Amino acid sequence: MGVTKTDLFTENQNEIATLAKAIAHPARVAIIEYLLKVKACICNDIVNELPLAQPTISQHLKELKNAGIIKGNIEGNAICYCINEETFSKIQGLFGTSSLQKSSCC
Amino acid sequence: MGVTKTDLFTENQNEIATLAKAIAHPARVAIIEYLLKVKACICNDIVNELPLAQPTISQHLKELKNAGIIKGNIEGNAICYCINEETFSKIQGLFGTSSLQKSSCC
DNA sequence: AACTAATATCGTAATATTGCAATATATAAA
DNA sequence: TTTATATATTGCAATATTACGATATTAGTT
Repeated sequence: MGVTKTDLFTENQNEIATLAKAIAHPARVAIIEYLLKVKACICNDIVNELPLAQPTISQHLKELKNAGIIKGNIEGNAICYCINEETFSKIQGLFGTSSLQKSSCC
Repeated sequence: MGVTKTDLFTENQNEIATLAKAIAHPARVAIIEYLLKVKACICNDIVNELPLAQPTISQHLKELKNAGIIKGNIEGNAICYCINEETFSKIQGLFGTSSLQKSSCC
């Protein structure tokens, strides 16, 4: 039904899924890569950088912000977005490290 | 329009997004965690393990397989799924490491 | 105050995802 | 060969996502 049964899973599982979902779009990957590249947090050069309309980018930025992956500071009439390192570290921890064993498969 | 403009982004960005999308559901996170836990690759204990109907799980398994995150071997009348370590390592590389600098934000 | 630039929100169309009942398929067991 | 078990597929309803034009908002600028 297009409705994920969130309540059937652990908080941790839902958190991982939510973070992954925020990354699960090439435009958002591109935004993240761009923000990582230009270290200092640029505002909406992103709109000029990406081949999508301004409302579309604004929407993607909102999703990234909701997921806590980026944060935005008001700076005059512009808004300055940047990577939220706290969340980013968490992602690295969740996906990077792993309890994966060389489990010989079937 | 619900249609992602894949052609506007790099292959790498699309690959990351696709892998993230495969993980972007708590049921699939649960499946991955379970397969990591029981090292030896169990078949559909997964159906008994998760609170979802068999067709739903079958569908999630298919998506994970399409993304290359798991693989399945036929074993009698059952199918034995397990983590595809190659892809899993790639994920760890993509998300784990990072060129993230302590970029003081705005 | 009127104008401009930067960003967000609304509304909507197109498409994708999720979940499952019903059913099909495939293999083993009796 | 009938029966049981394991898994996949189909079809569909409910909901979510993506994209963007139009429009609002907000804050500088003139």
